[in-house]
Amino acid sequence: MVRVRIAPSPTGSLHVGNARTALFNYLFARQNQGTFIIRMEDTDAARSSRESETSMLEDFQWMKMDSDEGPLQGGNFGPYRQTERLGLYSKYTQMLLNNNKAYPCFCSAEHLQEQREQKRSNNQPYRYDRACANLDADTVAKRIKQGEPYAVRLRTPQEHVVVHDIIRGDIQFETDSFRDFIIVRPDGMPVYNYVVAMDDHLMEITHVIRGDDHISNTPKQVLVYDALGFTVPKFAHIPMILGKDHAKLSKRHGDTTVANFKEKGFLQEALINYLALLSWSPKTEREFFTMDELIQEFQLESVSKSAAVFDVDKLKWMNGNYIRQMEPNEYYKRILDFVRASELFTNGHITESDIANEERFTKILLTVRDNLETLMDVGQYLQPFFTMPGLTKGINAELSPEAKEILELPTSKDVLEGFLSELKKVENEGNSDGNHDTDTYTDTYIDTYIDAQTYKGLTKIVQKNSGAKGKALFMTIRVGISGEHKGPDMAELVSLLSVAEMISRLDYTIANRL
RNA sequence: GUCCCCAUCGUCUAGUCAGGUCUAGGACACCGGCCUUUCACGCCGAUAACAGGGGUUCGAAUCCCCUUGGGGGCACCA
Repeated sequence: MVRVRIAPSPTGSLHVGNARTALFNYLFARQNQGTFIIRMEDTDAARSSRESETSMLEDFQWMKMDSDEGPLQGGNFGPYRQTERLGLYSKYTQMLLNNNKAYPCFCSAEHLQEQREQKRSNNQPYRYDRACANLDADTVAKRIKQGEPYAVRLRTPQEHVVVHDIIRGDIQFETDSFRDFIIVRPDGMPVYNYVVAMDDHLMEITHVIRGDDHISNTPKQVLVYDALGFTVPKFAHIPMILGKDHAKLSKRHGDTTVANFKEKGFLQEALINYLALLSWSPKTEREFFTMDELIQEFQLESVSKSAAVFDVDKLKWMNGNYIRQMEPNEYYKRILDFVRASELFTNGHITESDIANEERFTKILLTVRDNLETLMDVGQYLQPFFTMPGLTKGINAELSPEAKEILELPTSKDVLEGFLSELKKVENEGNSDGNHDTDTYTDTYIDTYIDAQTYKGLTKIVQKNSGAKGKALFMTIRVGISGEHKGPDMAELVSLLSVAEMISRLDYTIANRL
């Protein structure tokens, strides 16, 4: 039975590095019908917080890495917060003390610190001098009775220890550099390398899959397992994720938390897929995988040994692909939050009633979809459907050089005025045609729209009257209506804009921009 | 300083364990073209790497050694 765990410190948001480690654990657990456990290493009171824990758990949920045991749902091996486990350890410490596998050390922190600094300034490696290793039992008992503070040190008689790693093979360490390391501080607080070993054992963890920054901790943990008579779990140290500068990915590299990516409009599917491909790859050249497919394909043994640089560009590319492949309904559902978060919405250019007009709004959303790399991108592409720069305040009114150039063409005035008068004709016809709601005699104004075919017809007329054709014709209309030299397909844009709206935009352009 | 890990295009990687089929394959980005009277999408194409030096071998990206480079640890932090 496979049991794995992810053990983050709740000291901030879930980092993509941790997310990737969690993912490998998760995939390994699921493909082996194993158990995926979340354990909070929250003993650093100064930096840990419950809020952070909550947000991390939310991030795991968002990533669709559901845990089988953890601080929220509990389980048979709890508690799942280290601070709540503190009571479990003392009996093991007592046992080690009784067995003489550990001993009290009365050396003061200051004294040890001094020694360390001295060695360092001489460029010599520091080793504990084992001053308290062989005190006789009576002295020890007496000093303890007198209330003298002491730490507990683990005896490390072996000269070297071998760590068996699934990814890296056997790694040998000399114990010399950390001989007789401290396992419990004078205040009774057990030290990390001691606690993880016990926690992992008590939780019956079978495979410890974690970042390779833990490699040099591992021999200490192995020594703890041995001293306690516990069986050593299997280890798999996976490579770090690096930033562009090839240093360990951290906050100073910008967006590095799962929450960051979620906010920016990255899809959970894309993030998972991308993360899975850092330091791991399938045998085939396939790059797109759902979580279920990853569970099938993932091979812990084939995880690479070298670190990977996090490349947002590739993530964006992948994300764009996922956006385009989504079911339209799903797409609509998931993008709405980003529409409402956009400046167009907060500035009132897009309103709830625009969104409520589901048929039109869906069409608009679908026409901009190909442009998106992230869901957050919608805002910038939605603009032409709801406002024209300059027409309303708040959006920069400056025309791009390309757009200006187009309006400077000799035929521009004729084209715009011609198109405007054609639209006005349509609007008048529309009114007499009964496009208004004649049944109920309400005052509700119903917008008139033209379809793509009508639009084509109108451009023909304008072409004939103005003599402009090709770019001079179509691009002029585009700039006249949208204020931009690029944007959505004209036939689609025009069919999604009310005639009245186009008329007012053209009026503005003719009056202010020619 | 010391210990440990790592080393193929700018980036993610295949190939390394079982040496020849590798004039090193794919993907992202970049550049060029096609499609599109715009942008994007899509399609096609180009540039681009075995860190260096020694071995072993008929033959090395692949095995061995050294050097160099990068990363991580060396706490009474986790």
